[in-house]
Amino acid sequence: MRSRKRANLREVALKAGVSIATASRVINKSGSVSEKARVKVNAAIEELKFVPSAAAKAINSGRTRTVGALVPTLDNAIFARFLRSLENEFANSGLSLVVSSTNNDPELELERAKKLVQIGVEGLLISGTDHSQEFHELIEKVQLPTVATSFYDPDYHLPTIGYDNKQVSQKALRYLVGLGHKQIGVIHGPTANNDRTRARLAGLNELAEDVVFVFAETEMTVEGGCEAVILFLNSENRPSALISLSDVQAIGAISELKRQKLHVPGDMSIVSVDNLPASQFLEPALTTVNLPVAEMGEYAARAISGWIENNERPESILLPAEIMIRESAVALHQ
Amino acid sequence: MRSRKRANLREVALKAGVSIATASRVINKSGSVSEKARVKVNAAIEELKFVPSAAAKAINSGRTRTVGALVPTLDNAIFARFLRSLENEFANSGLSLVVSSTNNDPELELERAKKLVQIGVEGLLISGTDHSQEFHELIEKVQLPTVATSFYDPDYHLPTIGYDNKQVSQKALRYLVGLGHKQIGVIHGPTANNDRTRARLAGLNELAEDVVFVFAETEMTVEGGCEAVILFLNSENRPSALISLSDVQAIGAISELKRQKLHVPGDMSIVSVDNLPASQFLEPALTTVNLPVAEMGEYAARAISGWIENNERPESILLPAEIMIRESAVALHQ
DNA sequence: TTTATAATTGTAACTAGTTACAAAAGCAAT
DNA sequence: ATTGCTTTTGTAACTAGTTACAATTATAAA
Repeated sequence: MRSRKRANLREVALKAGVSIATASRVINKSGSVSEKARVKVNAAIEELKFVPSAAAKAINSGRTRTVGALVPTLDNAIFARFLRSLENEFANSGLSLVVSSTNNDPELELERAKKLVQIGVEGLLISGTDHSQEFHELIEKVQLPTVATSFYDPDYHLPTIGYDNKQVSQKALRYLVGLGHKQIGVIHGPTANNDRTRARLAGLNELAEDVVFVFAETEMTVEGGCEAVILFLNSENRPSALISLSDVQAIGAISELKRQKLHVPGDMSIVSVDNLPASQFLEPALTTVNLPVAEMGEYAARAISGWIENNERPESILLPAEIMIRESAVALHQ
Repeated sequence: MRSRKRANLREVALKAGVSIATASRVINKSGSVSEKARVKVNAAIEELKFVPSAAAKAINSGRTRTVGALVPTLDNAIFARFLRSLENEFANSGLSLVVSSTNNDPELELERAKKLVQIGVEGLLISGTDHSQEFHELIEKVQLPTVATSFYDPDYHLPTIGYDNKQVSQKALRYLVGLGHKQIGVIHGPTANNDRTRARLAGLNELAEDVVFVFAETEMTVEGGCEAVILFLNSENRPSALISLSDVQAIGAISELKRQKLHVPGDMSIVSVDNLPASQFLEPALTTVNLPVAEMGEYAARAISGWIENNERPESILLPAEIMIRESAVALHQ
């Protein structure tokens, strides 16, 4: 029942008194067109507020100039920063960004991916390694340039742009061990369908040596961080320091520790992973391993546009993740 | 040079040994198709990993099932929350979301809007009232269902879904006045091309009565908040309390005040506007007017999908913005 | 077996553009 | 005025689907 108002090329050509081929040539500045015709067509375009249909363009050229990004969630500021970089960089290349969130659910991811393929995205950005078999088959079959982010693995079957998640958590651990901590509580989000969390946990276990871990898997929310602290305080081997695998959980943990009248870092040190914009302004300022998500967005966007434009498959890129030493962790006082 | 690999309907029909009309009927579950044909076609679809082209669909139906969102920036967590709601709600209606950021630049906004019209978005979400003349003409001419967010004005020429920006800042002001403050520093972002900021400032001036304001316009960043505090501390009539029109600037302000060895709220109260997820975990917990952006996203998405599906123009919606009283503002001690 | 009716299927036109190819027009030199 | 060349223009086929309409086939009743 919607009134179709958008003008099409035929109407433009009619109004300008030329053929649609000539009108098309004016719009695309292709082929030679006389000055008279050009002027008439441009006037008609202006008058009709004609905007060429990307769908019709796409159907001829097979090109949509659109890229899809599948992110686990938009809820975390860390992904917002990533998207911002992406969008910025893609806009510079004349590409549009379609965003879909997957909630770390491979089935939902597959569904959203199909939608993106329907739209005709020319490239795809995904997070991590946990995807359904059918998802892999789909991007394989449609030959969709796809870059996996948030981790680095040069042997992965797709180009990867990200950090080494094992090292990320190990940086946090080494710092705490260097401060003398041996009883460490680890707060992390769900491991199901989240390879990055699993990799970070694996990194910790590999480097365990003479530290004892207590693990708490909670939701990746502020409340999840609170819960984890309560678990630790009730556990028999109470840790002297915490590693949180996300800043949001760390924020919750600090807040719960304060509520329990424990001083951070005096009574409990905490080191985290993410480095959200607000983290350095917490009290105490959060010591956390910075995930270079803005750079990741930039590199990933460039990798995808290069792949699309020049058909050259990008190389994997390892981005450094540095620990930002601030105030939330101190040496263990015996 | 890219190898076209995506299968099309003709190939599916050929493989299944039916006509493309029959194949099309199977895919769309329209018209009657024999069980035999259905099975053959579905097998061919599976085998070829066929995904119908949205462009071809769009060209016939004029429908792309895509919506565009023009946001000032993706850098602020407040917009991330808004987008999350949008994406969620649109996904439920089978709509895809294309995101474009405008940097509060009307020319850039126009350019991005044209791109969105090309793509054939069926609806558009914009922020505020500051748009170029040509932008208005465009959405008028192409009859694009457009909802303006982040403010409420039932008399605006488009449906608006948002809060009353004057009241938002007045809530902050009333609270401080109630605490006895009369010298108030106001931190705000650029007013150029930002009607929401201007409305909030207008709200303050309208309610000025016997308070004296000192205004500081700085970038809408943490650093901007720091700068503003330095300005206030050097000004002759030093305020006893601050109103920050964004939480990010408030975070910077608090951090700078601490650096200057001033106690918040003891030496300086501060009330803000936004209520970012992290704000309640700052020290002191930030008293701030909550902007209901998640709800705004939900309502806006529903308004747009209703407009698209049923061609009924939505009503404007005023969302309440409540002040979250926490710890960053206290009564003025004489 | 014939007929009537319903169910299924295929052909071809249509959507909004691009582009190969042929035709027409413009222009200068003969 | 004719020829040869370049420039400009238009026709029609093509992209990947949908769908109206006609044709075919299946099924049941006579």
